[in-house]
Amino acid sequence: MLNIGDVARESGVSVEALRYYERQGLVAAPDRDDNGYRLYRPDAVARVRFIKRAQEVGFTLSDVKELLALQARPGASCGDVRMRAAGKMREIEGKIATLQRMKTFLEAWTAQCVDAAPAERCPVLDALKNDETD
Amino acid sequence: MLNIGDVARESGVSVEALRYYERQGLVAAPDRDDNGYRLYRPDAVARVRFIKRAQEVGFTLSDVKELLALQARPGASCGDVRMRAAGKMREIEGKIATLQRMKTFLEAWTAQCVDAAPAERCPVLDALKNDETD
DNA sequence: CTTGACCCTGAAGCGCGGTTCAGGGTGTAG
DNA sequence: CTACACCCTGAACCGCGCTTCAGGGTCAAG
Repeated sequence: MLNIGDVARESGVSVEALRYYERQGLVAAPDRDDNGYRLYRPDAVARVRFIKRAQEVGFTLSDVKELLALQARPGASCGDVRMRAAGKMREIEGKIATLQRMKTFLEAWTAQCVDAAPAERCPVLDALKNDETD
Repeated sequence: MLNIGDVARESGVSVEALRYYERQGLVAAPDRDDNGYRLYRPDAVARVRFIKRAQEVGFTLSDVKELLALQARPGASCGDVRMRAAGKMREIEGKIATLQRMKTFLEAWTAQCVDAAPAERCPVLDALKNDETD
């Protein structure tokens, strides 16, 4: 059995984050030792790593909660999971597109920049004063 | 001279946002009418549009404050502005790269999905249980 | 028997860019 | 004279994912 600090170390998150996950219902509240310390079964580490990896590919904690619920629900199908993943992909693609648009504008503007020119005649500032970005 | 609502309408932001910009020092506090109403000169609209467009290409309000300071400072050069823009571009590129990595993982995982399979044998969940994403 | 690392709780704070709320005054059309 | 749209202020609130703080108890080593 593991103390919260052990789980934190092995899963690479902070002790505070673990208590936070418990409050949010992402990790089941473990049994307590006589002194009140949380006592985790070793598989808790796997659960926390699941959460961490899901976050790394863009799922919010509330998304993760749904995924964990699917995982636990008998009768849930792979398609249910794929739908969530596909939705997240579309979300990510939207963000990439937005960022790409920003980058394109900045590229176009800075390309016209002559470093030594005074700021009063800066193409970037001019663009911000006059252009439509949408 | 314009009331705050006029400026809001013409620049496409909310009245509350305008008051917020004033508090943050992005827009100079305008004179007041006898009744205490803010009275803006027409060029205030251009300033707010500048802020809005800068935000649209990824600058935070604190970035915008710096850009506006450069614009006002005699002796500031175009290179100063370009440096900020280039830094923002790198920031954006970093975000795109992160999102792209997320997307790549999700794509690979969902590609192996067979919709009808039970969630217990879902490649996406399996990946979250076992893969390293970094 | 003290030191230091660990554990507990509840509440508050952070960044960001506003929005919302409570509680007022003002201006004008009908 | 009464709606109703507009304006004012200061303070609190939102989401998100934690972190920090205040104020304690526990446990192992030396």
